[in-house]
Amino acid sequence: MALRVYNTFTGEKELFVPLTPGRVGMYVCGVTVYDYCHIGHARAGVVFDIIFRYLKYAGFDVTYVRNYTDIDDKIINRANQEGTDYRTIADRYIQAFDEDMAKLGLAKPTVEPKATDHIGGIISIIETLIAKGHAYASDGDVYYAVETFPDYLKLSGRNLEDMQAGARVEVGDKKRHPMDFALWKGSKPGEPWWQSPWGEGRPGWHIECSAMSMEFLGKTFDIHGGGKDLVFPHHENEIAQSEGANGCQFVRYWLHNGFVNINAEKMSKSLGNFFTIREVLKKYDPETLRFFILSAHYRSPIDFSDQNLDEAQSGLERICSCLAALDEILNSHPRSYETAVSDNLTQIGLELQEKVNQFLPRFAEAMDDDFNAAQALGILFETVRAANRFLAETKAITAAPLILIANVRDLFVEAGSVLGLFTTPPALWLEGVKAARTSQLELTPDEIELLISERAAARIAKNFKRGDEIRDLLLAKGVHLLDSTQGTTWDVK
RNA sequence: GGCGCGUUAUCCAAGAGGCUAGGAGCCGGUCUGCAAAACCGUUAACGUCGGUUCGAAUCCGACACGCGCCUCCA
Repeated sequence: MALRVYNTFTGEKELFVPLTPGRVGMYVCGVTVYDYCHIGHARAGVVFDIIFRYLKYAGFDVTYVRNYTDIDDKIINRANQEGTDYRTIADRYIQAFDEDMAKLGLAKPTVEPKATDHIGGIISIIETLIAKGHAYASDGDVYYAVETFPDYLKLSGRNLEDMQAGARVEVGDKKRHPMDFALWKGSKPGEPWWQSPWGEGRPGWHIECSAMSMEFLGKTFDIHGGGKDLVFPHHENEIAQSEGANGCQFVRYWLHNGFVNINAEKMSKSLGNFFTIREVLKKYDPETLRFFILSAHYRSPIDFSDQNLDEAQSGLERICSCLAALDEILNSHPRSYETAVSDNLTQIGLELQEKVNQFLPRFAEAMDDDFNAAQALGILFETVRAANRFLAETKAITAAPLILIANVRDLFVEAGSVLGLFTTPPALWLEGVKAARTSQLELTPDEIELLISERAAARIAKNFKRGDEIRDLLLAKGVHLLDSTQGTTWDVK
């Protein structure tokens, strides 16, 4: 059992060996806080959340740093549009980010630094880069001279000539080379600024991540993550800055998550085809969104659609229904301390026992293989099926079945703690989902109950025609009646 | 133009030389006054053409189609 991760830098899955045995330093690019987060941010958040959780589960002492970039052109533009200052905008969207990520059940990183709290560190790196000849001041700005860093573009596997062949590079007259990028930008009147050796200004994009990662994780650390779109230019530039300044390897393993697509096309602000997390959560439960994200491998593109979200919801309901059934039994039977003997189990019981025995090894095997959560979910479903079969045939709950059921339940708690699922009791979660659907109906629960009573009376009188009429009427309004020996309940579809 | 990725059954989606992935659906069954729901069972696949191999979804090559990055992006 050994963790293997896909490293963008080498393009291969590699055995994960941390710099310091037992400890992991991980830095993930957070957000530039100028607007509400979309589901692409949700995916990146959830993906690195389970990576963080699994590393801890695997026994590592993890220092997880996820930053807020709270000074940037886009923030300033937004502030100008609204006639307010950059701080107001940044603080508003930091809070919104925190709320959204909390709803999605993300564990808090060890540190969540802000760029503006690290201006000193930023200036210090820039000074080092200038001293080493990697950067130059130019009319109030400071630029990184990409030609002085031979390894430039080694992460994205390109070269400077090809990049320029694209001919879309802006040639600033302050730059020596068109691909040079800003480390420090002199401030225009009315813009926020900090004092620096090059005059009043603010950091460029990229340098804040070099500064904050070094501050909390050192010059070399284990994992750096982010969305695929950050490979170039952001991460490429971070490497140039950090390795140029420190003269040593920056990051050992580069991890990048795939995009969220809409109709097989990348969702992005510039295309305008994006959904904010807030919009999506009005329609879908946050755990459903998380489950959907986990249903595909983190590096693959994932297609966001109502159909796919509905399927995720169905799948999650299937698991939660099973867990709720297990809970019901466990709640009504005190846990026995008798030792269960497997002889007491039927064939189906033994099969479930086998699933239970295999569960954690298979789960770890899936997650060890580059955090394959989709495969891990498959194991959960197999266990659900075995458990349902067992519940269907088990009439008398004696010690052996009870212990087996308790074992199954415990495994879902354990796997759930890594995947960030099942944090609310399943029965409650199912109720919540039903309540959310009910609120979309034109009928109130009382009206539904009234019709159900009328139907019950009709059915007792063997007036099935009237009974079926009521059933059809409710169905037309989206209410499914569920008859059982205990009476009639209902659900919303 | 440069670089990279993908194509798995009706749909979503793992797998990466020989071992039932999984989910949704279809169909069959249990249950039911009949249904529905739930549960159980079952079905089916590896883009095309070559090559390597005893054996290829899996490795290699070509082709087709789709997508991404090369400008702010998770």
